[in-house]
Amino acid sequence: MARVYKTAGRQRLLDFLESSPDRQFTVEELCAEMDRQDGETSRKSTVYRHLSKLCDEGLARKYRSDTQSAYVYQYVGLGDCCHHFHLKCVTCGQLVHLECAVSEELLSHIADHHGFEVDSGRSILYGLCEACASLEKKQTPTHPRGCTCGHHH
Amino acid sequence: MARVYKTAGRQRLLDFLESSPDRQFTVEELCAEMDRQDGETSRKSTVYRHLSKLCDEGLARKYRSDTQSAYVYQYVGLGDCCHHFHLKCVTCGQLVHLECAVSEELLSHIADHHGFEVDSGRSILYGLCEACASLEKKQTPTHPRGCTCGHHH
DNA sequence: TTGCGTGCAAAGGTTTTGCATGGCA
DNA sequence: TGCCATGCAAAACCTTTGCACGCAA
Repeated sequence: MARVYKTAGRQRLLDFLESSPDRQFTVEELCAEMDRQDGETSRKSTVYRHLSKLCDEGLARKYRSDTQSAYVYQYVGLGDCCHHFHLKCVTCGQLVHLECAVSEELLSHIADHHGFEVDSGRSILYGLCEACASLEKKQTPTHPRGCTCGHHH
Repeated sequence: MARVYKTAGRQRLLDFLESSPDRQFTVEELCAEMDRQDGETSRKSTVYRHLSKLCDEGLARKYRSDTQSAYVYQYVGLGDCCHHFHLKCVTCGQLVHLECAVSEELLSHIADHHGFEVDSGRSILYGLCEACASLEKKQTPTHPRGCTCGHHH
C-alpha cells in the first residue's frame, strides 16, 4: 500500500467520520460537512480518494444503501466491526451495531447446517427501529411497509 | 396499477428470470441473455421498464449488490421471499433461500430485546458458500477474504 | 380505438480518472 | 527531491425519462 500523508483535508474527514461511528454518510454529505466546518472545502474527487484509502486501511467501510442511490461510508476505526451484524432502519437511517450472542448462534448454525460462512460485518439487516415501527403502524395498519409478496400476514 | 400487456419481450424476460430463481442478474446480463437467445434483442431501457413493472407486481425483486455497482434483479414469483433471509456467496454469486427456524428465533430476539423489526426479505447475508470457502482456505490460509479489521482470527 | 410496449436519444446522478499543480516528508 | 494530495475537468458508468411509433387488447 502506498504511503499516506497526513494532510489537513484527510484529518478533518477522518475526525468527522470518527465522531459519528454509528452513522453512514454519502460523499455528498461529507463534502457538505467539510464545507460547513470551515471555508476550506474539500472537492468530491478528493473525498472519494480519501475514502478509498481509508477503506484500504481498514478505518472505514463502504456500503451500498438500500434506500439511497449513492454509496455510503462509515468509520469503523480499529475496532472490530467485522464480526457482528448491523441493523439499519430504512426510514430514519439509524445504524445499530448488534453485538449479540443470539446472532452468533445463527452464524454457527448456518455454517454447520447450511454450509455457508456468513461474513456478518458485510451483512446489513434492514428494517424498522422501534420509533419508526410505531409510526408505521399508525399510518398503515394493514400491511407492513415495503412488502410486495402479496401474502397476508 | 396500470394494465400489463403480454408481449414477447416481457415473456422472454420473465421466462428467463423464472428459470433461475436462485440467481440475481444485472440489467447488463439480462440484455446479453436476451440477445443470445435469439436475434431479437431487448434494449436496456425496455428491460429496465419490464423489471420495474415486475417488481411492482411482486414477481421480481430489486437489490443492491455489495460487490457490483449496478442493481441486481431476482425472480421471486408468487412465492414468499419476504420472510426469510437470503445467503449470497460473494465469490460465485449463488443465492440461497434460508428458510430456517433458527433465523426466525434471531428475528424474534432482535424484535424483543433490541427493539428492531428486521425485514428479512430485504436483508441479504453475504459470505462464502461451502465450495468457495474451501477454495479460499487453500489460497489464503491466514486471513479470511475481505476482512479488513486487522484482527487475527 | 385506447393505451401500453419499444427503441432511440438525451438527461440525470454518481463515481472514477487524467493532468497539472501544490504540499508533505 | 520524490511522492503523494488536490482541484478541475472530462470520462465512464448506471438508470431514468421524453418522444415517436408500434402493437396488444
